[in-house]
Amino acid sequence: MTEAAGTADVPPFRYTAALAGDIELRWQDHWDTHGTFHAPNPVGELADPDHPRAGAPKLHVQDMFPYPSGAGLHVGHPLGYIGTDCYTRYKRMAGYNVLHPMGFDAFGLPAEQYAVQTGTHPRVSTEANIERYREQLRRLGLAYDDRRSFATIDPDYYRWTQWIFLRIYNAWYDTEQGKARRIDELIAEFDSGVRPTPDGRDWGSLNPVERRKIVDGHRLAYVSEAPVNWCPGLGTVLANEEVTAEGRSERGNFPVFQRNLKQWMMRITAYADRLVDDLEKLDWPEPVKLMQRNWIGRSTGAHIDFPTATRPIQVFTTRPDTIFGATYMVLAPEHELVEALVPTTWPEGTQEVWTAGHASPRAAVDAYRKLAAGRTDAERQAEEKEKTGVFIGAYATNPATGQEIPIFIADYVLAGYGTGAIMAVPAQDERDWEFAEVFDLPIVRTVQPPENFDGKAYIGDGPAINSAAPERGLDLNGLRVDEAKARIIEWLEANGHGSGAVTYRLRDWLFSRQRYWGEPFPIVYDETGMPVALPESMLPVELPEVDDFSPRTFDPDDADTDPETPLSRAKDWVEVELDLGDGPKRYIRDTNTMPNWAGSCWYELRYLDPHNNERFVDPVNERYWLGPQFEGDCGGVDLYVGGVEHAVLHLLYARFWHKVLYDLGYISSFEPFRKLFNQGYIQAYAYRDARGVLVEAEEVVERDGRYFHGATEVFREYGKMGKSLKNVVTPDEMCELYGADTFRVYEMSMGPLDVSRPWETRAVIGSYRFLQRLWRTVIDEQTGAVRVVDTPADEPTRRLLHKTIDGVRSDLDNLHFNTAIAKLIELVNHLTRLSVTPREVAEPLALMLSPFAPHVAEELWQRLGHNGSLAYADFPVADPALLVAESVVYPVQVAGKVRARIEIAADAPEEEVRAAALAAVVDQLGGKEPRKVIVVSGRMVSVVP
RNA sequence: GUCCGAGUGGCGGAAUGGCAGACGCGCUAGCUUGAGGUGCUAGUGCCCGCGUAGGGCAUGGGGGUUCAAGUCCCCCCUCGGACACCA
Repeated sequence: MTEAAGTADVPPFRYTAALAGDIELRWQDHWDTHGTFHAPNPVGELADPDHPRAGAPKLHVQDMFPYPSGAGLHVGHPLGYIGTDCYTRYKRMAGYNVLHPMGFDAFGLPAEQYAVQTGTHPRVSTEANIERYREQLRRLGLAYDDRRSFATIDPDYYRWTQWIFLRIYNAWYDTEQGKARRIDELIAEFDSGVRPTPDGRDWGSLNPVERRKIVDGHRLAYVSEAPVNWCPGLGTVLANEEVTAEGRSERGNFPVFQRNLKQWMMRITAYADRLVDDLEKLDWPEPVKLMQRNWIGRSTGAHIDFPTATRPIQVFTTRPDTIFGATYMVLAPEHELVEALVPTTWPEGTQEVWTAGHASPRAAVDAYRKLAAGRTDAERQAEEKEKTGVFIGAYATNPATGQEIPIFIADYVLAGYGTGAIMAVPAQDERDWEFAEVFDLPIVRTVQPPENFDGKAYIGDGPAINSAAPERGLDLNGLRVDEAKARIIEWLEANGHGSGAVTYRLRDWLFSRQRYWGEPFPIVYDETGMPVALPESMLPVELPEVDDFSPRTFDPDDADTDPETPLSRAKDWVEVELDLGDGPKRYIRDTNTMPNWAGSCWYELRYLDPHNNERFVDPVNERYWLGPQFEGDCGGVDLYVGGVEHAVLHLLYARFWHKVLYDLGYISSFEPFRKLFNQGYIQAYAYRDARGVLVEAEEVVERDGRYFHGATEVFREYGKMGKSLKNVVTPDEMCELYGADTFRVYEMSMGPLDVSRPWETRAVIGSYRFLQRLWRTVIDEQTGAVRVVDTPADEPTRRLLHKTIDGVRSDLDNLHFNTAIAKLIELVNHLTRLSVTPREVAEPLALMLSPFAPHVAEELWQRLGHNGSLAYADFPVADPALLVAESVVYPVQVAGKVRARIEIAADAPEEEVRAAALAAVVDQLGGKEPRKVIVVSGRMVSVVP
């Protein structure tokens, strides 16, 4: 089938896949040899004052870098890369100094698992995969500055990942200044007595270990004994985000247990407010911003103390204004105060329904706790939200009303959110209302619902009612919700009942994994068992060689096991003698590795100065490429393109690291990615026979809307492209069949970049024909001669050219590649109808084509008589005079339907247009005067009969 | 259940409130070719109509605003994604 190009009747100089292949390889070599896409830095090794774009306005465009899997690329992977390539090629021609780098996110589990299975070192398989990715990407003609390419597994790179970890470790968050500061400054404050110790003891009286404990407790990276998600089946702990709603591991679907284990944590919660607030500065898709906001889950309200017989119960509420409607309280079943509060007998007058039939509060509480603990989240869901709970036999005092209100435990209150306790206000909360109905509890409205309101709980705004306690100096009646909130918080604070407060859903980031294939921590433990940071001179801490790459895994159901990491088995590496300033001593290395996210948390910075051995990035280079562009600007990458699956985790973690580095004064931008664009996915059809067995998608044929694989009927599904689904199409096949340029044009013309769509190999031919047709307008297929003439273009051709230039420019500016290509096709289709092609059209056409099909564009540009690459040629600019038409065809509507058309001079006065339009539809009006005539200048005329 | 996104020809998709269906695939007819097709030309939303005359209907469904609605507003349906009682 690929032999077609060789058959006799194909003209010798036609643009075929074979010719495309020649052209493409030749130009790729040319770009490499000439360093065409090198972008100059202002300073350092990559500075180049003679570069055509030195000193020009900068543009940093970055793709989310790939994890190089063993399967190689399929046609879906490069969609975003081709998009950014088109955009950057255009912007380079439009005068920008464009930085467009590519690297590899190369630490990760697949290589480790492959190593476990085959014994191949993860570095060996990963480097082979990277090499293959590089070849595949190079074949597509992507214009990267290859001097800036790196992989996160390069010791030169992860040396700086470790270095940044140490900067975070050696930092604390100063809530007064609202930023991270160096840990030395904290120690100095303790030393000088400016800052009291957390428990009030005198700093000078503390021994070194006590002091270190206090300091360690402030660090942004810290070791915690806090509960973690321990997954024995995987032999590692997991971040909350890696655990499913059913309490199982996202990968492997093993049970996950809450255990207290010593783990590295990052204090991302210190940045919660800034991570929310700075979203305002970002040009990101709204849904992604919303996901981040929801993930952080900031809610503002108040902490309120409800006195009890023992200690008061603290609740968090977003609606302190409704406190007069708080008729009962609910604690999470696990709440620590429950033990202290439960009495031996039911109090006088306890309702039957509150006790669940138990003889004593103790029995009721124990039974309910057992029930709640034994149910998975999935089971709780299945219950259709029917509220359950039990009275614990104790009362609390509502500080506003002074009334005694019963205390319940119920699993709709979560131990891990807020304080694990709520004041229940059934009139203004749906869940509380449902609970109150089940347990026959009083409902007091404290916000007046609108007259037509017929629901139960009313959560909207309105004047407060039933909300006064004059004897306590409190009256909220008549106030709107916001005013009432402010008033009650004032009162709570003045009377010692509580204070305004903010809570977050976001938790600190679990940062250590019991894995081999990741960055080792630059940390050792001394004889006290406390962590000690290694000095910069000892970086990088390289991974030791080991025989077994997997953590020890356990019976998936045995929660009572402890992690045993691959690094811990490298005894010679773990136990070291080091001189850390106080003479040689023995230390134990940390045997965890960093999570996969670490390498992608700062790579936008390393691209700027990839070979710098002194710093992770030179500040001058950082300021040039990422710095703020105006007062208050956050700075950052000008365009960051990748899939929406990274909406929360990667993007949140990278923002966090970037902000820490900003606070510590290393960089001038306080956001990593100024503008984010989520490209869609290329999806594919898969086919199964009646037994459910997948068949090769390529071999399926369609007949009358049904699908057949040989003689058997198969059934179509739509979804991902993947080897296991037998529907993979690779870019290599497409390059072989059509050439890289055709492939690029096809991917860009499939639809808007941000929308997912199915791959259809048979449609690629359309893009191939387009390039063939375009080639033919410039090159004679029979002789190979350039068939372009120097005579001027005729007026309609010239006008079409300028309209195309104008449209293509604005489409490119907005990443609307599909419509830009459609406009180029229209121009080419017009040229094919001419007997010759004027140079004044052929040259701008080649330039406009070059972002999409750079190789064939370079070839045509050269054959049109230019030397070297067009990469820095000026992108065509439309002549505004030629964009204005001389005459306009107005459709004339009568009663909303087009009944006639009139052609009239573009500058005809409105009266003239109106008269001509009325004359054209005089038949339609039946001699009557129209009621109204609307003339939209340059657009249309609408007549209302 | 909640939140977000999307529904336009046989298919992928165009369309600052202003002629719905640009451009491409496919399909039909013709040209070219020994044959084939990844070449070329023309046609192609649906319905009525002999039609290159003319007309009607069409952007998931139903209302509304407007001279004019795929586009704006309200209600509903379907599909895709995210989240899991967040006080």
